[in-house]
Amino acid sequence: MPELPEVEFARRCWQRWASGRQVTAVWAAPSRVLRPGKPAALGALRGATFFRFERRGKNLLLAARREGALVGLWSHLGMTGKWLRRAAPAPAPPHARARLVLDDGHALHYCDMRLFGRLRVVPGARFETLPELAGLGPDPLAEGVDLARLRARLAAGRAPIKLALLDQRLLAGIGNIQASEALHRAGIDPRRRARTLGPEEVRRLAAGIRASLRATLSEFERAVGPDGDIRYVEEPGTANPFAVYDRAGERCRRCRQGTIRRIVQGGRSSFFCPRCQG
DNA sequence: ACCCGTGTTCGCTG
DNA sequence: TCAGCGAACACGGG
Repeated sequence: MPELPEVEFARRCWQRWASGRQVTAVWAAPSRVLRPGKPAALGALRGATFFRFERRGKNLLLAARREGALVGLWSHLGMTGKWLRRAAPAPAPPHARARLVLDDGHALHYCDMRLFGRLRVVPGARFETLPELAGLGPDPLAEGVDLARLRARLAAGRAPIKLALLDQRLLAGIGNIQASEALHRAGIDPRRRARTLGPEEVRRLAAGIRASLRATLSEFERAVGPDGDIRYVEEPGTANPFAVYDRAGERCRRCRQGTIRRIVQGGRSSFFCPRCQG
């Protein structure tokens, strides 16, 4: 599921679902999802009341209080992770790996088919101590994009710009889809070396990043399913909301003349229009 | 059977 | 020391 827009959507769901709610029970399957790997670790959340819901890049930072002490929950959704809300007695959704039962009679299920996502209880809700957050770049939605910093970092990069954008130390939250989408909006070829971008192109790129993230987020707000989960790209009946991603062979929606190409960079697909992305 | 997949981390190399 | 790159992780779907 998740790049920045999906994680931001999950954050808003969490806020709606859990604000002021107390955890009455917890459960976790033995799996790699818990970090460190003992299911009992979730027990520290029992009796705690959630009150703060933040996001940095693709990381969810959820804070709760119990008897005056803080406790946090860090959640990274990996490739296929999502949080789903069900009535507490209802059966768990497919691929459920952990859950928190709340005092309003609902359960929040963490579901993850491929098990690349991770959960971690954070004592004192001191998220700044998390190794997973160390070195993260600024969040392009929450903090905006610092053009001078972006220019300086890109000027030092020899990698193709598409791969540079996937480095979470540059900007936190851009993934494989958003990188292609942002470069398309900016009219920049994904194969260009980062250091060859001129100041005007970096400015267009920053604008493209913000615009693409916002557009995708608003798509999600519109595409809410019956249980508050996102009906995503691959789900039947959901149209691909992106301009180039997974559109190889189609006419470019930007210049209306080129044909979208798929190439492989760093072992992953990139999509672009050879005609309008110079 | 084979290839593909919205992410991160590890180990190797130059 | 470090940027860059491929492999690994795990489990489906086409």
